Amino acid sequence: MNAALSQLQAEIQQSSPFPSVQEEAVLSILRTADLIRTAIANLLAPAAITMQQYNVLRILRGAGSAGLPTLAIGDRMIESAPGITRLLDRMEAKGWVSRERCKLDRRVVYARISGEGLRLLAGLDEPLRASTVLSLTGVEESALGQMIQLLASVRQSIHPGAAAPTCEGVIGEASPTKSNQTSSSRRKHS
Amino acid sequence: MNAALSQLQAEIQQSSPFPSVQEEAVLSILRTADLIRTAIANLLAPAAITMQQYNVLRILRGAGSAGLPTLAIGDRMIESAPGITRLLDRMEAKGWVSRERCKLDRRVVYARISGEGLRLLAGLDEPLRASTVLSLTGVEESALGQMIQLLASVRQSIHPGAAAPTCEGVIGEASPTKSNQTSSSRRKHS
DNA sequence: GATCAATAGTTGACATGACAATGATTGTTG
DNA sequence: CAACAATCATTGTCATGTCAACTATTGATC
Repeated sequence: MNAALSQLQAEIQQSSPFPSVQEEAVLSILRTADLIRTAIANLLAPAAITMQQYNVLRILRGAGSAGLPTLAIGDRMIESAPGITRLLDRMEAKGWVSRERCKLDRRVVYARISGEGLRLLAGLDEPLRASTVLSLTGVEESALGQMIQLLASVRQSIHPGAAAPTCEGVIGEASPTKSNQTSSSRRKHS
Repeated sequence: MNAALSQLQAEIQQSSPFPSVQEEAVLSILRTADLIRTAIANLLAPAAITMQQYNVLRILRGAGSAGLPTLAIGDRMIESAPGITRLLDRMEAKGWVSRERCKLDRRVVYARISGEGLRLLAGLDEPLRASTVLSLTGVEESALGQMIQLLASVRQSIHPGAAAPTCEGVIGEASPTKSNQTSSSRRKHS
């Protein structure tokens, strides 16, 4: 086994110039996503807001004045609950959101976007939409439509049966980390 | 695939419709990349290795027995130098790599993959290649080729003039971090 | 040959993300 | 109603990424 192993090692040290089309496609997606993420992060940086925080703000704006429980935000972002708590901590410290414990169920904490948060979003929406990241001049719309379909089929191929969670135009969502299951099935609340 | 597409559209339109095909395309890319990242992370998890560490190992394997200076690894991963140092710290602690100071230029530290690191990689290559993530059954190869080209044009549109570095089959590469050139001045070597 | 700038790498401080465990509250069941 | 389980949110701890500052070494300049 040692002989075979070292042979394998020697072989490996030279190999890996051109993998499969599949691998190249995966690399392309990852590389492009990174580029997009970086570009958006750069756009948001002047406002001292991260992509995750921006997403939370957009979700809360969508939720309206009623606000949203912490875990409900987590569901929409597919992000773990602890992350949301700390995200909200920092955003509350910056005055973008406010939190209030629910009176009916004192376990629940509602988060609401503040006027300042709304102003921040309002000032960011346009620059984002106008940037090269979201305008994508140079790529025809028909091509983009094609790509959207292709990416959908890629997702389907990777993880069949996983419906895309609702995200109201959220820019970058987190990953479910481990075997992603939709935990949004049991949401009753009153 | 039409099902997935219309589902995505339907879900999003109910809360807030996509303002543009461009934005939908960007979201699709981000969502797909996240799915891929999660899937790969799950594949690597049993080996207790992260994607970044896996990338470093592959880069070092490609570098051969000569090894590679720390910053050279950072260049290939487009990752900041401090991150590489600490990444190598943990990987050295696990016995996957070894480091040695260069005798000619004592500022330089060469990192080399160890036999254990090579064995780890060898055991990981096949599961990765066999997984749904990199096999992408269900998507025709011609479609993948199309998508690769489309993604390339998207990258071009976002960040013109930045030719993607080759990266020897690295699975997930980091982003150029902050503002496309903030720290690139340090990154000038030949 | 001493001084100074550039380079390679490291460390410190901080933000973030993940998993596990815990606290507080509510609902359920005997 | 008392004990228990479930739920929501939080905190603890660790891994990681980033920026800024630092050390050690090299090369260049006078």
